Amino acid sequence: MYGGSLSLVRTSDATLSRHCRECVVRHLGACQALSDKELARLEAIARPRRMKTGQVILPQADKPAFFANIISGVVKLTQVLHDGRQQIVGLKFASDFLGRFDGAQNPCSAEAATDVELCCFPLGEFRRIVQEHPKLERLLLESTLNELDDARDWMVLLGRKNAREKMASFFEMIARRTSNAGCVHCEPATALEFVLPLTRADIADYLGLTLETVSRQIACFKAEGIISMAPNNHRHVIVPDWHVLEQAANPVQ
Amino acid sequence: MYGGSLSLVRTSDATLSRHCRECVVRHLGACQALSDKELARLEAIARPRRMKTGQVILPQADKPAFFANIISGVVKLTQVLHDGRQQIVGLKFASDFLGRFDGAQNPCSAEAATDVELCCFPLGEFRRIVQEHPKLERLLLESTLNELDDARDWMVLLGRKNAREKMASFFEMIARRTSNAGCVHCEPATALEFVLPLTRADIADYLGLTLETVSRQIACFKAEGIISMAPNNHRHVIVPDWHVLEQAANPVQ
DNA sequence: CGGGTCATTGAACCATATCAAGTCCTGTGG
DNA sequence: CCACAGGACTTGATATGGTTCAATGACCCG
Repeated sequence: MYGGSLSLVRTSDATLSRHCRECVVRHLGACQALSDKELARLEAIARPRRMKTGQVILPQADKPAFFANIISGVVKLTQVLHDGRQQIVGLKFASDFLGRFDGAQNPCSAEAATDVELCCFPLGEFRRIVQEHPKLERLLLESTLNELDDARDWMVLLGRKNAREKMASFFEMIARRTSNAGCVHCEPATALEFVLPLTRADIADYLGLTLETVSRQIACFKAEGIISMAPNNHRHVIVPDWHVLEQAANPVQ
Repeated sequence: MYGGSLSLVRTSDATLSRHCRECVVRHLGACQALSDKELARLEAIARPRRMKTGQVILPQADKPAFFANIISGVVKLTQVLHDGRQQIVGLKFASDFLGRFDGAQNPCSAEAATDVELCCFPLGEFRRIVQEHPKLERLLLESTLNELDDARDWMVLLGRKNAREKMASFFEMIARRTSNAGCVHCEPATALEFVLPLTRADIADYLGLTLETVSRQIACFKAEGIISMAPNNHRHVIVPDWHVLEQAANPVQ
């Protein structure tokens, strides 16, 4: 079992910590503070669950049935307007928490963006354990504060960045969350590669753009040499120079 | 003292509960669960503080010196890009909490949008009290979860709504937070009025628009009769029919 | 009265949306 | 192995909502 996280499903190292444990669970750093006894309590109620790409994990406006920890895969949190316009308001990766443990109804729908492995805790029992373990509650609070910071950073992107900056920022974020980029414990690689976990349409819904604009920006980055893509694969991105990408995401002046 | 909130500064009823106590402190409903003893602990360390419009309360990237409760006025949370583009990522009203109590550095700058009265708690002492009182920690967690929901709703607005819908949604939000609109305990008024707490430039920074576009949308709403404004006052808005405004904010189809 | 801030209004421009083909990849069934 | 269908993606042409630049107006305060 992976000691520091709440992920109680046995997984291969390849899934959770291919490059750097610290990076994958960075949002749960404090998690390592949980005692063996506390982890055992959680382990007792944990139930593994697999979802296929596109499946709805938690529907909007429903009272959630469980609280979960993501073992592998990517989950998108989406909200829709009456006329069908859609916005992705958050992405959840391996080691992230999923769901509202306070029993309130889900403010947005959670959908599997890729195939997903979950570790689910029945809500009633989870809440009881939280009440008995202030350390766990503190952990949830810290994680919620981090989510809030991320949400606000994304508001700046949605409100004030142009298509080029949005696209570059998205690449940066995906690289940071799914490869070892930005990890203080790893070599500061200037080149790196990663796999996009979303379709062009999903990327557009996350960035407040249309899928055509996303496609054009990617074409533009390829033409400039900021990225290249593996042949016959629209998902595999190679970034030869990380600093150039950062420049595109946050231009000076 | 107002029993249910953490606002320990003596204020007139006119400030905190002119129309409906439930509305003004709705985000702190659970606050009323705090015992007299707990409130007394907080009261002992509370320090009142006044800020003028435009003053920076908590600078971005600083370790905050205090945690606060807003007694009156409106505070804007802002983030800036390198080239000066600005985005307001949150507005805080009377009874809202202000600052990060966990000692992390402020992710954004907090600035007085109007004259503001605060009730400040020195951070070290506040954290000690929080650790001793799980009920208070639970309260902070609930409040953070609500902030996160609000932030995500705003992401939908920034990413997917057009200027007209943004403007109407903004009016709705201000009405809800500063008048009795939407309060279940009050008469469901169809007409209502409120005062805008922000300049046109601030509204633009909150909606991801330019101030010219904001001005034009307001002119448009006036022409359509969706709103009218008091003479010689760019801040005082009158909404003759609430439902028409709602329609503009969330059009069907 | 004059200077400053805040707001309105107009005209031109442009970044992105929209509409419309067309291509590439994948899986399926003959 | 090929034909075909469907989904994901790309590319082009055109339209437009919102920005940008610029001028003007209204109010406040010393």
